[in-house]
Amino acid sequence: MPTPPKTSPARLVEIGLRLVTEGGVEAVTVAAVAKQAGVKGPSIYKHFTDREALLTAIEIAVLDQLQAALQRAGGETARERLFAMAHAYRAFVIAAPWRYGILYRANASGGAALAEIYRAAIRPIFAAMSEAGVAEARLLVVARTLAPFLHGFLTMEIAQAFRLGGDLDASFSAALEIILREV
Amino acid sequence: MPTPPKTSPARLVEIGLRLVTEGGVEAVTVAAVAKQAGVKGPSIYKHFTDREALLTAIEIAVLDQLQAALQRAGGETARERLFAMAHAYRAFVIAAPWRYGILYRANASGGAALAEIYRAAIRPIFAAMSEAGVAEARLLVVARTLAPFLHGFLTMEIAQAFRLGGDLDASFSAALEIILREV
DNA sequence: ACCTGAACACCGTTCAAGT
DNA sequence: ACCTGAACACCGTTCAAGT
Repeated sequence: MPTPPKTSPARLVEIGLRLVTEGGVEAVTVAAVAKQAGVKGPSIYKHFTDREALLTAIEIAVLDQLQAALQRAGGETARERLFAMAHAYRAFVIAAPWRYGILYRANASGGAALAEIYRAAIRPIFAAMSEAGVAEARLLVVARTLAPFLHGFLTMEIAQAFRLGGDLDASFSAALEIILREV
Repeated sequence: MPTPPKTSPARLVEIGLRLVTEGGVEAVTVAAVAKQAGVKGPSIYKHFTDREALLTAIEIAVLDQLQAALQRAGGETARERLFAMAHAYRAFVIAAPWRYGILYRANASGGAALAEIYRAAIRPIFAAMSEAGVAEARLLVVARTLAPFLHGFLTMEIAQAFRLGGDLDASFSAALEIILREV
């Protein structure tokens, strides 16, 4: 006689999303997620094969949020929208630093499927780049300059690695001017 | 009656350095380090206050290696040396991807002292930048573009986040050209 | 079909006891 | 002064038993 489910993958991801936002990846414990879902630890394995699978699902949820944040960024021209998105990216990370830590983990298990979701998440930026007039032949190169810069800058800002003073907001904007000079 | 030490902080860092290089931060277990040092787990706490302190010591050792690698990079002109250092940075990470994972961790415990060591590690790059003719007023901005780019690019390359094909070596070089245009 | 308690191997850490 | 065994709380995971 089947017992009715007390929880669901979607609910567990929702809980995990809150946990990672509040305390980072380390706070996303099987036991902690289970407790908030009203079940015991082992029950999690009826919904995800292991903790890594759950983390990947949360990672995807965060990427969805990031994409939404980028799409909300507006601007008169494509160029203005492009810069607005870069600032939206930074605002997204600063607003919840812990949450960003679930992205780009060293032991990415998701493989190619996950890579496609990453691509989708930052697609708005590259669409704006294209519309702003970056030449077709330059798109990949500029993308591979801007994306690592954004990721690196925010990782370092979160880690409080910028300690030489100066206006960090101004540095960020000036860096964008360098990278997006051909826009 | 004091018992003679079987190990030392320096020896433990040496072991930790090997462990992180071979298996990443997760492999740097108190028990694993102790075992290779010929002592039991609890003995570690006579040399480091906790695992985090040991990790920070290993982190510093990795930064020393990075600095040495950068200093070995040669070039006729300051400009060539600057580009050579950027490529040396990349080669350093690619040669031992796991090792790089101990840097820029989210929960950096080292504080200001550690930040100074980070600064020292990449100082060769900024010295070359200065010699290559980057204006004094531009140094901080270009530094805060190049350093995040390098860190972000390598983090992403390690995580196999570049899946759009194309020549990654060429993309890296082209990105450097964009960022260092004023050199 | 899903949930549970019990169990396992592992983890970092503390502490009293040994030399 | 340093090392050790025992213990603790926690971790991810497995599995047989329950409904």
